[in-house]
Amino acid sequence: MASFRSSDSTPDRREQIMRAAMVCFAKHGFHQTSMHDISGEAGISVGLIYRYFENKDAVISAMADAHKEEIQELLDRARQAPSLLEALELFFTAHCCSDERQIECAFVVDLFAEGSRNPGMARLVRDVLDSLIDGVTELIAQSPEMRAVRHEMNPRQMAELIFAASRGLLMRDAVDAPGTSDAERRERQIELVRSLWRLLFRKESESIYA
Amino acid sequence: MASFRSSDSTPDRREQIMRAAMVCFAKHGFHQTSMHDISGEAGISVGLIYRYFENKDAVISAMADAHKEEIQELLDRARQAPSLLEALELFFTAHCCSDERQIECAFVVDLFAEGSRNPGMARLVRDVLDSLIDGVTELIAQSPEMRAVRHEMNPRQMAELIFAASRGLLMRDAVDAPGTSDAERRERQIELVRSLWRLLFRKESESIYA
Amino acid sequence: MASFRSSDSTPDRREQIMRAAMVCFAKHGFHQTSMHDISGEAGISVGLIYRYFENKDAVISAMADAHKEEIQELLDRARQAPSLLEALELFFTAHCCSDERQIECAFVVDLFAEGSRNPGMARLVRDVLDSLIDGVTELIAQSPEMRAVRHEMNPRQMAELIFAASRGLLMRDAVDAPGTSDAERRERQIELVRSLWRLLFRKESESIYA
Amino acid sequence: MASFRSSDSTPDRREQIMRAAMVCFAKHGFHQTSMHDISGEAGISVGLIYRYFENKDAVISAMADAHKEEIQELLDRARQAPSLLEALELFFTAHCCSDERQIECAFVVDLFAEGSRNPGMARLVRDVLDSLIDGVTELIAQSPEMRAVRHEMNPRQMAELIFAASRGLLMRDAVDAPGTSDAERRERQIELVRSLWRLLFRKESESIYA
DNA sequence: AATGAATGAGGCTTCATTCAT
DNA sequence: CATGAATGAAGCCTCATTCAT
Repeated sequence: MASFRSSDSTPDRREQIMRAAMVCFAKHGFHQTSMHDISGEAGISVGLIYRYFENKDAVISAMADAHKEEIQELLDRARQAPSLLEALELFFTAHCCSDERQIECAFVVDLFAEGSRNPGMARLVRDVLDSLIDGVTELIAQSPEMRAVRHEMNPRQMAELIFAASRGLLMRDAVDAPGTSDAERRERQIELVRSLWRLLFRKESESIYA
Repeated sequence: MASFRSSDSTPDRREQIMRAAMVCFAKHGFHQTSMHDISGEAGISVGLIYRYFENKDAVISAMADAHKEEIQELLDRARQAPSLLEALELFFTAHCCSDERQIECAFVVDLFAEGSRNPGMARLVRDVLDSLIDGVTELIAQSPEMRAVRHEMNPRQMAELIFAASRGLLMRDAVDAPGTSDAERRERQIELVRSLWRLLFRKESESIYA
Repeated sequence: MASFRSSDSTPDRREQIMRAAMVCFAKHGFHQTSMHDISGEAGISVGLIYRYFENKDAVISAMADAHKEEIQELLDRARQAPSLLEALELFFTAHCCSDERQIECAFVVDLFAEGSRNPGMARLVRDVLDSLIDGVTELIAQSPEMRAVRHEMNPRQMAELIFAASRGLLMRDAVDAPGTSDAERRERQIELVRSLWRLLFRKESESIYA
Repeated sequence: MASFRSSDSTPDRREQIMRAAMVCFAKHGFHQTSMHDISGEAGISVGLIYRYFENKDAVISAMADAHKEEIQELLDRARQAPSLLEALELFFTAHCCSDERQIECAFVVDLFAEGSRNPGMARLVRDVLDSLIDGVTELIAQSPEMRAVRHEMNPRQMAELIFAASRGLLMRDAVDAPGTSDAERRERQIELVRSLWRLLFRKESESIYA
């Protein structure tokens, strides 16, 4: 993850700082990370951070924004997936590509934790959530699988369910035993999305004889 | 939420402090809550907290333990529910009884966030998770509904899915727009569990003609 | 050491507290010892200490007074010693009788340290010092050995020298390596006092042929 | 006293802080001195101390180390003294050069008091003591005066005696009456060392007719 | 007489932020 | 642009002392 391509000026420094901040935040949480930690990780001086970010909160916000952009890109990629199942797998395994799945999860959980007190952060997180849901709802609505669905859930409900499960798994991964490998975690995610997909989209005939 | 019945000595003060801590932690998070905040909320002096808890971490641990006990009780109650669906609804709406659903959710998300860095907390959270999954797996395995299931998910997988969805919804609730009422949130939970239940347990014949 | 016989009323409690305080003070120093430490060591409640002592400083003062009394008794015993050398050995080994020589030394060094800031304590320590010097000066002046002395030191100077050396050795003992036994320390003291005695009091003829 | 020349970087601040700490420690003792006291005395903020010292103990340790270095330099100077007596006088009056003899003494007594509980400090103090004794033992062994000595004390025993007396006098100075001037104290020291020197090194013939 | 719960000031330390260089 | 020394408020925790029981 962590692209941080700021589309405008002074791209390098901001990116460098945010990359360092991500490492720190993910490892220790927002409030356990000091500006000095970030500057140390980035290999620059503390003061320099303040030339690119107004204060610590601004760094956090910028990271949240970056997270939002990433999710948007993920959505774009999902729209181009050849099948609904593959699109869903993309969502469920998106965070597994990072070096450390658990660290990534910790960051996202922290984002929600922060959102639960900070209204601005809450709005941002909700925005991400909503656009994801909207996107997947549409994906489902337009998918050929949808036509064969026999149960009474509508595309939005199905999207909600899918993402609820995804987030729930992410939470679990955040506190996973240290021994578990990222590969195992990825496997678990895949297994879950497939089960869910079968439940939601498989034609009855298949179900009956499976 | 927050029963905190210490079964032994000095029950009042500990309980009082933990109740205050819960309010503070839920509102501001573990690391944004000062001991002074807690003492103020409890209406006592700072020093007094240290007669009942070794330090701030001990307060957090005690709250996590209390959370664990609550969950155990929830599991016990679920075991006595007349039907599987009712048992599941219990889990999905358990946290809605508290004064403030969102505050409760924030606390749980914080628990996971803390668990993602603190190994001791992680173990505790995993314990809770595991006993929940085990309990519900058994509930499902023994339910009459299970016999009629046509899909290939086993009881454990189904339990995992159910709780993943539950946790995921909890995360969402944590960052919910301020306007949303607890009743609405509760409604959403119920709706989700019913959908899930139908997907997982409804007899094929029902499904086909529903 | 540590007699603490308060000559008046309520002797038991005061004595009990002072004995406990001595243990704590000697082990951790005045200012590193809390009232709770003392009460714990004495097996009583904190509040009870305040019934017998106005505050912590009063405990320290009482202990210093007790120390003064002990020294007075030591002086009395020394006056009855059969020879000057034996009297001196008494002073040099007085503190070796306690369970832990090092702990005793630490207490005395603390007394001086406290005296270096607290005028009241300083006065008390000086009183002890002065009465010791006076006593030993007289002992020397009246001793048969004095008559044979060839060097030009007067009894007071000799007493000063003797006690300076004694205190100096006590300081050293306070920071002695943990392995050193009290017996070894005692041996060292005896050796020193004998050397000093020979230097100061031996007849020239002895000295020449020794 | 108090040279504190850190041979490497950031010399000023460390020195400034240590000088302030020396004033505070000497006046109130290690444990009665707060970091705020030190910062106030140094005219800087509390936080700044932590840029130069890890914590309060580190300040104390640094001062102890500085003390050790000073003593080493004293030893070096003593080695270049033209006569043994002059070398000894150097040791006995070394601490009288400081602004306030009593303050210096209080600091040293505190060093011993601290050493009596803190093993690390004890080791350091013993190191200083040992190198002093070793140095002076050698000084004595090589001195012309030694050849004429008639009594049976060996150079090491003589060195031990000399330093015991020196330390003992230092203790006394620590609790000296406020009125006593540093000059008087210095006189007392000189008088003692000369007496001791005569006792230990004067040729018998001199002694007899002196 | 005795307890120990309760207080709150004060000590150590951290850290976001500023600013002279 | 960049540094990092400097500040000081604030957090955690301890402890002498009091007081209701």
